[in-house]
Order: sequence, then C-alpha cells, then structure tokens
Amino acid sequence: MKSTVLEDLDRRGLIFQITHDELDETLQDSQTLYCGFDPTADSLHAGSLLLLMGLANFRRHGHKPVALVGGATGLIGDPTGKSDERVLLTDDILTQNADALGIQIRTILDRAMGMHTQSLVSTKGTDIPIVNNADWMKPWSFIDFLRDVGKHFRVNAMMQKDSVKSRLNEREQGISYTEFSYMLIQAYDFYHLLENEGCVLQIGGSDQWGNITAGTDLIRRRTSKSAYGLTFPLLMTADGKKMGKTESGALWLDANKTKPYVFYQYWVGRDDSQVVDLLKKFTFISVDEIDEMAKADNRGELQRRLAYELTWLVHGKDVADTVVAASKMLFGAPIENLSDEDLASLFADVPSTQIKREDLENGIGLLQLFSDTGLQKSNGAARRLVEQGGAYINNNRISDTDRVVTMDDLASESMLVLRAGKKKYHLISVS
RNA sequence: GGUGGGGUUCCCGAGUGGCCAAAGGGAUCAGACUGUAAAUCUGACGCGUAAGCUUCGAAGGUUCGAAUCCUUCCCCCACCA
Repeated sequence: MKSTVLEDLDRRGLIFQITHDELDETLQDSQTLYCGFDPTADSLHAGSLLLLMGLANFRRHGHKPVALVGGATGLIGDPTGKSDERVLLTDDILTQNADALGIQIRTILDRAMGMHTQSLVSTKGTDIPIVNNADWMKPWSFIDFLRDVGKHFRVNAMMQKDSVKSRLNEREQGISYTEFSYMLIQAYDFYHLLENEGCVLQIGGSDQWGNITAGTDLIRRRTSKSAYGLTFPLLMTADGKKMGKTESGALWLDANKTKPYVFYQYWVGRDDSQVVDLLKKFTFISVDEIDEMAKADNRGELQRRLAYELTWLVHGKDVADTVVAASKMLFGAPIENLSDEDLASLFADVPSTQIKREDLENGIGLLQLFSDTGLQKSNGAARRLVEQGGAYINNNRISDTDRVVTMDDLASESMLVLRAGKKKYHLISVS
C-alpha cells in the first residue's frame, strides 16, 4: 500500500527518483526528513520552491521536516551543475545568509500549513528545526575526518558521479580537491542528522541524486539503520529555461529583491501547456480539483490561480490579494481620478520610482523617464518603444517621442503609471 | 614543449583592406491577432534626435582607409610529445 504522502507526491508529479521502495512502508509512520539549502544568497529563489513544496507536503501529511542551511557546504561550493569553480564566500556572509534563509523557510512552511487544509492530518506544526552543518563540520580536524568519514568512500565510485565526471571531462576547468570533497560533507550531514535528529530521508532536486546516495551509502557502512533519498524532477519552462529564471535574473522569494507583483506576474505568464502541471506541483489544491478546473475553458484563469496561490504561499494572503487587485487595475481601463490612498496601498508591491516634485513641475521628457526607471535600458530603446506604440502613461498610449511628462499626467495626487509594452508597469510617485 | 586551427556585437555564426555598426539564425523587445497563453505575421535590436561616436581577445604598427595586413602578448581547441 502506498503511504499517503508518496501517493500524493506521485500524483503531483513531484517524484523523480527514490532510493529504495521500502521508503513507502517507513512513511506509514511519522518520520523526520530533511532538505539542504545553499546559502549562497540571502534569499531563496523560485528554483528552491519545489524543495519547499516537498517539505511542506511531507509536513502536511504529519512528517517532520528539518531544513539544513549549508554553512559548511557553502564554504566549499557544490560542484553539481556548475561548469566553473565556485567563488568562495566568507564566513560572515554565509552566516547572515543562513539566518535569512532560515526565517524564510520557516515562514513559508508555516504558511503552507494553513492553505487548503481540508482532509489533512494536522495543521498544527511545531517550529521547523533549522540546522547548520557548520556546527558539526567545523570541529572536525582534517585527519579525523579522513579517518572516520573519508575511509568509507571509494574514489572510484566518486568519480562515477555525474557531478564529478562532467567536470573531469572538461579539461580546461577540472575540479579542485575542495569541490571534490563536497560530496563527503553532504554525505556526512545525512549521517549526522540521522543520528542526531532521526532524519531517515533526504529530499532534493534531481541533480542532488549523487550527493544523496553518497549519504545513504555512508550510513549503510557505518550503521545498521536505513536511510532513504527522494528527488524531485528538474523543472524547465516551455522554452527550455530553468524554471524561475527571468531575463533580469533569478526570481527571488524575498519581497525586497523581487517585488511580489513581479513574482505574481511571472506565474501568470506561464504557458497553457504547463499550467496544469505547475498547479499540481506548486499548490496544495487537490489533484482532483485541479483536473476539474482544467476541464473548463477558462482563458488564463488557471495561470491566475497558480500565481495567486504561490504569491500567497511566499508573501502571505494579504500581499497576494493586493497584488491581484493591482493587476486587475493595471490591466484594465485607463487609470485616472484615483486617490493617493487607493493607489499607494494597491501598488505597494509594484516596482516604483520616486521623483522630485519640482522635476515633474518643470516637466520630464518621456524618453528620459523610461530610461530613468529602468523600464527601458537607454533613451534609444525608449524612443523605439514610443515609435512602435508600446509606451503608455496611465494606460493611454503615447506616440509622441518629444512628449513631456508634467503634473497634468498624475493619475492621483502624486502618482502616475508608466507602462512599456503589454505587461511591464512602473509606478512613479512624486515626493 | 612542438605543430595546426581559432578568439566577431546577448548566444551561435558569416565576413579576410573601403560597399561593415558588421550577413544569417536564435534569444530579446514592441505592434497586430488573442486570453497578461501558444502559434503566426510585421518591425526593432551598440550609444546618440542628428551630425557623429565607440565596437570585432589585448596592446602597438602599416595604410588615405583595417574586424580584415604586420608585431608582441593573453586565452581556447585539435593533434603530436
């Protein structure tokens, strides 16, 4: 019989590989599991969302997730999927990053417990333990580590791992001894967490398979306990890019790094061909319900639902509601005769720029304004935009390249909305 | 270490003295059609309103004129050792 979690994960298309089938049986009881996060930045980005969904799904089925932020592994750099040697980060930065990630992970996983709760075991969770492998890795002496851990690894086997093999084959880059050792540390983490936190399962992206199995192998050699690994599929967008990457870089989960509005819009913009799949993977709506929704011919409704659910999960319901309202406003009729109050709260999470009142009183060239806000990267680009009919003030198309923007253009007491093309908006407020 | 090939604008890739801001494709952006989707079609795509300015691994040189020729240097690839 399939355990309910695996059954659910499977129906959602979240399972890529599992180390042994007995995992199923083990998961009949409540278990502790963990997933590692890389503290290379002070925020997670959309690429980590799948992992969070994984942890959240387990938790919603009564299991206990632990999040590992790799202070130690971060110091070394995971060679997986990287063609270049990683730039090493300093201790301080990693600690700060790890702290920030911990808060983020907890917030999101707690929020996940409150969404679509019907038919779930329990929504009351205790705090997710956030552990840092620097705590148990740092005390090791090099010699001790080699004796106690290194001894259990065959270099022959390590060289077979894809992450290592690909780097060995690239003659010009190669792999440093440091990065080569990465796997040992991740393997030891698993061992440590099994012994100390009772983690019997490690989950991760499909690229982590080699590192995860290194852990289960180590555990088999050193103990008589069982440990399992489970990986998620790698998600690609319809045009073959990594999910969650935008032209301007990663899609961050931190509201200061990526505005919630932008985050929401990213998901609204997903292809029809993928949206059902994404709903299953990235929301807690039941699979049956999603299949039901998919039958209806509802023009973009699925994308909006996906975006709403995700924004809710990552930024909270209030923010999600505002962002939806802001989107409705922006994608609707001309924007005019509104009050600052309405606009300010509505557009709080939309990208914005402040300009000086006197500047606007004197008038600012439209092209200048477009390039100043970063909506266009140069005056020339802004000119082209206007010439091609893609420039709007308050949703009214402007075709005059010499147009000067003045106080008359304000939609409310102190704000106006600039738009490039069909969906890029930028709020200008006067201070 | 030796020999041969090569480094071109975001990517791939043409161009071997003026017609080159540099073919073609991809990506991207805008417009039309739509549903803030896809496909398709149209246009744009170094900076600049323009005159013009700055680009073709780096630095020098030859020339009225160089991405194209010469010198040195840096990096890559292939084969040999």
